[in-house]
Amino acid sequence: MAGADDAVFRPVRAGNPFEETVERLLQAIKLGVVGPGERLPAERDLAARLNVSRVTLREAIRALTDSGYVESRRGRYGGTFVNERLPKPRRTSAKQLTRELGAGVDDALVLRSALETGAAEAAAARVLTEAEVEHLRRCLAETSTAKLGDYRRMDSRLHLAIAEVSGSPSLTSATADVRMRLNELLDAIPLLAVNLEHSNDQHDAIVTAILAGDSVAARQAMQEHLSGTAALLRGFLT
Amino acid sequence: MAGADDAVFRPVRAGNPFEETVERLLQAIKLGVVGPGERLPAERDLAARLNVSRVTLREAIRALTDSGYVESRRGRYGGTFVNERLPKPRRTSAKQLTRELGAGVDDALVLRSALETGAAEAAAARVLTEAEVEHLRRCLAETSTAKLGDYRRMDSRLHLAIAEVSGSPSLTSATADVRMRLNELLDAIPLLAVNLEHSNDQHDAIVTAILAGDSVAARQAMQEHLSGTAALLRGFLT
DNA sequence: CGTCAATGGACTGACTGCAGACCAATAGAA
DNA sequence: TTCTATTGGTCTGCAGTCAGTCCATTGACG
Repeated sequence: MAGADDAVFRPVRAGNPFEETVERLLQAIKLGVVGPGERLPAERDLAARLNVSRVTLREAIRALTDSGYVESRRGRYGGTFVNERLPKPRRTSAKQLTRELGAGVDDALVLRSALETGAAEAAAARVLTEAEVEHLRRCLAETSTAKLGDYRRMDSRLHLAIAEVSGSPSLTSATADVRMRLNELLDAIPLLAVNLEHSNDQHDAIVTAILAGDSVAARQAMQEHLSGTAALLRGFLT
Repeated sequence: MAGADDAVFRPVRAGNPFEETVERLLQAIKLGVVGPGERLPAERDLAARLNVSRVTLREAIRALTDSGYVESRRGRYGGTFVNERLPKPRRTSAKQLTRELGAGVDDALVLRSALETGAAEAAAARVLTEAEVEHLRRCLAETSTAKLGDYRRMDSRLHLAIAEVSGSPSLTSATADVRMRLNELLDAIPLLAVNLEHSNDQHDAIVTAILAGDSVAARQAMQEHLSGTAALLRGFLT
């Protein structure tokens, strides 16, 4: 049994600042926070926000440049831009992923369920600003009309948008993190048009419930949506 | 409005390894993972688990020694022990705490609700080992019979125990973290015997539901328990 | 009564990440 | 065309952290 010790005496940091920074930038790209062709914040700003030295940030950017995610241009109105064509995901076999992630999959799925159903519930209970409603609707629309290659990223962004309107930044961050942990796994699963359609319906139900202020329905809809994915993932890994 | 940027471009690390380590040790003490008179893991082990050099860990321990939390003894069967009498919490006024924490209180409360209700639900849905049941029952009993000065710590430990039996280490860690964020605030609120009794009843309901495998009731009971505390906290800060 | 294993305590040399200053390129504005 | 603000690119010296090694102390056990 895992004692409370394991929770409180877990590693203070996952890796060195460089690695963590790379991970964070990848998060921004893979979760669709900055889309293809869009620009990252200027190095000085970004370094300040990440609480990392500019040197370290630049090393991270360099790594992403080398692996084909971004490109930098100098001069005023320059910056670091996300490439229009992103590198393909690894596409490892589900079997190997099981071995890699092991019990971590279940861990992530349980955490995800708690975070996202909680976020949906909290979001519905809140009074949203016009900008928030707009953003939510926009993400929903863009997800439902996304091409197959873009679907995963748009889906991530929609789920993140829902977490955002919960009004809890910590909840948003945690949601983004756990999504990243599952992303590699999701990439190993083929996207079927029928599933996709079903997914869109569920997204619609969730957002509708949130906008209607019905927190019970919002939680319920999110719960159903997530359990579908969870079952799919657990199934592929057995 | 807080964009998704803020979630993904948040600081990579809260402080330097030294500060983080101090925080983690305080977590272990204040959440009752290691009680008064008990021993911390040996420096070499602990440093490895925290993924921190022994030098850094020792500096952190030194800081806690200076502030009266722990004491170290050399030799075989020695070690670093938590003091029987812990330093008193700051007891700042609620008004000042509001200013300090600001919107962070609401953030933490929303996150806490999501995590702990999710944990209770997941725990009830799981088949618990005998050791887990034992641990849960023990924490419950010790909380209900705790003296006023020990109550907060025992309560923390019970909530942490519930998170543990969710089976998701990440969920447990997150629960511990958010509890630490709220702890200072909780210390600013007087403990009334009547509230305490009510709290014990709720704890009992939660644990009973979990042991019965009734995930709906478990979530419900936890939800009620937390909303009481949340209302109390929000009230004191208005 | 000595032995010894396990613990905290102390030191060194190397490396990493940092803040800050400065250089170089770029494109819009004057 | 020239100016200039903004951006990425580069360098240096400093503080923090690390892995590894050895020392000092202690108390149970033979």
